[in-house]
Amino acid sequence: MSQNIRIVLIEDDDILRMGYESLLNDVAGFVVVNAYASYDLSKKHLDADRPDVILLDIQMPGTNGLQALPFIKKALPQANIIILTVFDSPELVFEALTLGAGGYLTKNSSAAKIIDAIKEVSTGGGAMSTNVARIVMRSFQKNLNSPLTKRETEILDRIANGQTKSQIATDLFIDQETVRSHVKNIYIKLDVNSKSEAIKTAKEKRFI
Amino acid sequence: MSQNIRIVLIEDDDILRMGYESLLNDVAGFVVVNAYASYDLSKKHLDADRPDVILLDIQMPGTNGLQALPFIKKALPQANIIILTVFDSPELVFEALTLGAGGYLTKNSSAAKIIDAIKEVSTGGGAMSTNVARIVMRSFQKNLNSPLTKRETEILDRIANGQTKSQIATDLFIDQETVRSHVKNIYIKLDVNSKSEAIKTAKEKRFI
DNA sequence: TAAAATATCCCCCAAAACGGGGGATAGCTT
DNA sequence: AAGCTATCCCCCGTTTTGGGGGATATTTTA
Repeated sequence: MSQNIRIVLIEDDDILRMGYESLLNDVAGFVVVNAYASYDLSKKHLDADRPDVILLDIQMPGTNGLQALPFIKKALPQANIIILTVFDSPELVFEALTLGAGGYLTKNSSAAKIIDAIKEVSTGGGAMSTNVARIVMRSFQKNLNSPLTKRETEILDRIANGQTKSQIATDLFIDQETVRSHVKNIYIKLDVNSKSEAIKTAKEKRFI
Repeated sequence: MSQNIRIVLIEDDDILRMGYESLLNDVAGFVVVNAYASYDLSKKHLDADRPDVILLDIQMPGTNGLQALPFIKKALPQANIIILTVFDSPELVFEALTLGAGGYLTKNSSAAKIIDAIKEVSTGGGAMSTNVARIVMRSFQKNLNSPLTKRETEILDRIANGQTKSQIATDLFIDQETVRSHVKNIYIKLDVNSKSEAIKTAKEKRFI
């Protein structure tokens, strides 16, 4: 048979921590190797714990979960970290994901969802609760009513990627003056008069 | 009692389409109002169908699912569209999400997951299968071993957002020459010698 | 079909930004 | 003690920018 999935819990609420521990220890194939009330309390032991999956709360005394994430990643690069928190603000979600969390669950998640998520992340998958998925998906969604044409969007996108007008002209096989002409129209449509304002406005309104 | 969730299927495979139809019609609170073998066949009827949720295949004769997405969004702005496909390449996933899909499921999803997903999106949530979640989460993850310092990352990020060195200097309350100095170091570390190369390299390596 | 929008190209100009080179200094970490 | 970091200073020539004024052909839309 395959090895047990080794789990570490880092959660400051005593009741919740014990609840998760007993819940997960009862799952076949799972073993909770340790449970800590804070990252600061856990850090000397994590190495010996050899966890496959870490359930990490954000709100904790001392180093909080998001601050701890990079340190855990560095100490245990192969471990998968699932954020388990009451917070689901876009800022926290994006920060956790950029820091390499393998999952983001809110604490209203059912026991079955948490168990599923642990199985998922330990096989390299991703896991998020539906409210988090909604936040993430919205962040991708472009404005389908952009006033910019295809060509203008293409050019503004390249400007946002640091290309100069002459580089864009070369890449698109058109004259620099053509690019300039498009840029003028972009500025008029976005009601701006500089590169940085155009990028800022376009990103805010999700035109690019 | 609340209204039924009105579902439309657009799926070219006859067996699958009928399978989904009978599966979903058996769910309490769901009603499959129509099922089409292609978007082209559906478009005249969608308005009358008044669907709350549309399950949309990508691979179809005529207009494919991703091409159809903007048209459906325009015709039925309140409808939630779930992409249901065999494909899970990052390109297709991101395109679907930028076009406003409310869910992205791969066809290996279980019946229960599909039913869950429909319930989720119709209450404004997001739904994705775990392989899709993995792709999405990876796209957020930053490189934690960036050679750039905090200050350098901050400055490069602002450059990537179209700010000039003097604007950056003003915003950060430092001298333009200090910004220039940081930029020089960024260029050396990234082995580039222009703004656009720096942005390109840094984005590729996920330093910003 | 007629009008509007789009994509393409041309000119002038001054101000700003860029990138390469050469430094210095203070503070913090190793 | 050495190295890195963040801060600031000067030189220089080249490129880019944005504002102004156009034109023309194709495509889309009304």
